[in-house]
Amino acid sequence: MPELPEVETIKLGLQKTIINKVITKFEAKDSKVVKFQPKNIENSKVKSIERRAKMLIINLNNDKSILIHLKLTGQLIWNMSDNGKIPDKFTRAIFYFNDGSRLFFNDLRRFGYIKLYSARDLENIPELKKLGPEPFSKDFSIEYLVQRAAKVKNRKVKQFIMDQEIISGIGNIYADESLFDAKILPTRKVKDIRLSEWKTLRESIIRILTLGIKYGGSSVDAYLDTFGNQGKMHQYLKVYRRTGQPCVGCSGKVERITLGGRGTHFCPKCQT
DNA sequence: GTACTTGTTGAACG
DNA sequence: TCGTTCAACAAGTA
Repeated sequence: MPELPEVETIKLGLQKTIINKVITKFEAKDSKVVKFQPKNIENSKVKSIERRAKMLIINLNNDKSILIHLKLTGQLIWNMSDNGKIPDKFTRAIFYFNDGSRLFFNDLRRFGYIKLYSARDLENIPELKKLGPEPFSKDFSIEYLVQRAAKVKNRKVKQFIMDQEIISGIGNIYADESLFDAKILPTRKVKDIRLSEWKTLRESIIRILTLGIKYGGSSVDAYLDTFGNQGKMHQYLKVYRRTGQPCVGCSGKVERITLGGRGTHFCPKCQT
């Protein structure tokens, strides 16, 4: 599942591969996934690539910006030469560049999308307008967390940190891992989290996301990076999808519950 | 054949 | 109006 570390890894890959290249042709194979007319980006040059929450923004030199959300199973894979595997039946769109390289948008479940906006409208579009601060920004402070938590006292802490309007970029994997790292049970209500625990949780979120970026993301499902390679972070996950296996921190076993309709993994001995 | 997987949105409820 | 819960979307894997 592409969360912040996976999307950040893809961003870094795109910065190495498609900056300053001209999109000579754009092929939209699925109108559910591509929400604009291909001719609106053809013959424009890629100026810069950004990440916001779990979304990628490709800024073009015609004052337009491409917004890409990979949702559950989206991939963005760049290939200078055809490796014979891609495109396949899950390829929903193809960018063709002036040097002969191509960027494939693959999405098995078709939840992802590619949209086009005017660069100057970007701050006010629905996808970005309500997002909470990035975990690596100074706005992601203890004071901010406490202040937001005060407004949703009875919410469970896992649902709180996964809320994109509160913090940008945390999904199911990194929520479970951050809470394990902070030794906090995912079911705790935010009104019962002490100040010292907020401090720990904030540090754990930053540490786990940093680790995720360092290892190039978690390939627990369909995730691949810009070059078609798996990440390595799933080798270091301590609770996510490790139900019934021994806890790495104690003699207990990892348990699984459903919280907010999502699989939630934790160690009942290490986390309190 | 059935259960399970998840990011986001919007409906429904109190 | 607000907070919260839940279904829906999709299609593969176990």
